[in-house]
Amino acid sequence: MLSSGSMNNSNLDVSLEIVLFSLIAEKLHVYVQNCVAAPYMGKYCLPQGDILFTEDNTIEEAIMRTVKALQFKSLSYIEQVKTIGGIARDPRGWSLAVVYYGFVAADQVIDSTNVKWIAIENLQVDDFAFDHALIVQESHQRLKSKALYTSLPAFLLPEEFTLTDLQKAYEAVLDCKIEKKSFRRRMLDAHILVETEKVRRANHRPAQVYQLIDETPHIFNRIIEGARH
Amino acid sequence: MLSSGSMNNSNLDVSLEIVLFSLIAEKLHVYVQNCVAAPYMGKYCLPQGDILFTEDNTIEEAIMRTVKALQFKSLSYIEQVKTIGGIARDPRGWSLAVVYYGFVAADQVIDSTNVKWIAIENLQVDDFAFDHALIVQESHQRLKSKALYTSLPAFLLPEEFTLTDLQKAYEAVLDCKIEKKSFRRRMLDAHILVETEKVRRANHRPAQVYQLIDETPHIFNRIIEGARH
DNA sequence: ATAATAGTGTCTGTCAGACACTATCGG
DNA sequence: CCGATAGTGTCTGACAGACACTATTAT
Repeated sequence: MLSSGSMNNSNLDVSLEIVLFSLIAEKLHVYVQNCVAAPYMGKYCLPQGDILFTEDNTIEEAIMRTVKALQFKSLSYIEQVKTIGGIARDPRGWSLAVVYYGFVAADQVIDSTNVKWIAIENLQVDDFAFDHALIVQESHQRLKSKALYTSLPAFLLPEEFTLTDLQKAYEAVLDCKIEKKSFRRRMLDAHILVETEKVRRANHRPAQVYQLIDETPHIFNRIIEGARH
Repeated sequence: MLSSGSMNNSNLDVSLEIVLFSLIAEKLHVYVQNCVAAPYMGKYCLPQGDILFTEDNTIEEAIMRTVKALQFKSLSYIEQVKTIGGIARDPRGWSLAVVYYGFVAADQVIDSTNVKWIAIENLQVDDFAFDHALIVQESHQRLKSKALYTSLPAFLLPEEFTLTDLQKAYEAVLDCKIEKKSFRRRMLDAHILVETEKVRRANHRPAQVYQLIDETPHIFNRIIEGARH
């Protein structure tokens, strides 16, 4: 910038780290790749991206391009978590990473043995390269915090879902049971859902199918209190 | 990082942008510098920093060093807001800025004509260089959001304060009146304050002086609802 | 009928808003 | 006494938790 010399020594490699969440079998999962080089060969690695100055006008564009390159078509939510930088996070020296998390549908990519969906509850810190376990944890923590007072977990679901689906999504994110009646009251009173004309049938009472009205999360006035205990 | 080549083209100048808030005369102010070079000469500029790879082990260390260099001794709070990057934000091309906001006491630095405290309510977008008006607005928005459900505005105050001081701090941040009784009940019921043995005297009933118990903001279960209207 | 899940009725507790009220100082 | 600010009493309303209850399907 103009007030400081542009030839300072702050030139360094900037990477984008992407934490992709998806619901699989009612559990929250994270997308990881296998590291293919020493010293972290065999460890899990988050998908990474770079900024291409000739292609990307903003960081967000670089993120979208990178997610698209991973062949995920449905990115229903994306958010910057934080930027981490330091001398200790990569053995080769100073590095800087801009971290985003996002939601995708997991069933769209059945790739090689080099990628994998890991259930959050099975996440082992030692399985990850660099500080990627920490990055996943911080992203998950941000997601949990927002789930307490927003409709964010609804964006993990397909377009059409039942209230039970939605409750299961919250429970997967927050890793705790939620009381059914107050949950349904909260969601219905907020006027963030529309009934569709569909019901989902099984060997029990059919469930009303809903869709989200808004494309961004709703903010509630109160948190889900039971989830803090 | 290892999974991608380290000689990609993501090398660029990374700057730190710092939004310093302070309460002056019960109004929220922002610290700005005068730009000294074209094309933004005469415009306001946020204090900036650079990462020194030989000195700073993390971004946070670079931020702390930069704030210290501005001669602020009391940094009572600091938080990363976001990282902005793009081709359009600086006329010279792609740039990337990691934005932090923090709280300082304004009375510690009486500098040259090159720095100034501007009241948030008088902030003119056109007075700022680059995208710095936007950066201030986003930081202020983050602060406002957090003020709705945390004790963050308390960190704008000196160590000892009255409940009226605290309410004024909230009102300065949120730019709206808060109902006295519910505000006091909220603060006292949260057990985040200790009474000191002092009272503040004037030509009216003396006010009890309090201190914060914790060094980090408290999170309330509900927001200040009146402030959303 | 039964199992299974969808969905409701209703009581209690917490806490925010409103606003009138009382308390205590200096002068 | 008065003016000023500190601080309280108390009602109402919104909404979360708890939990027992009813409803509707497939088999």
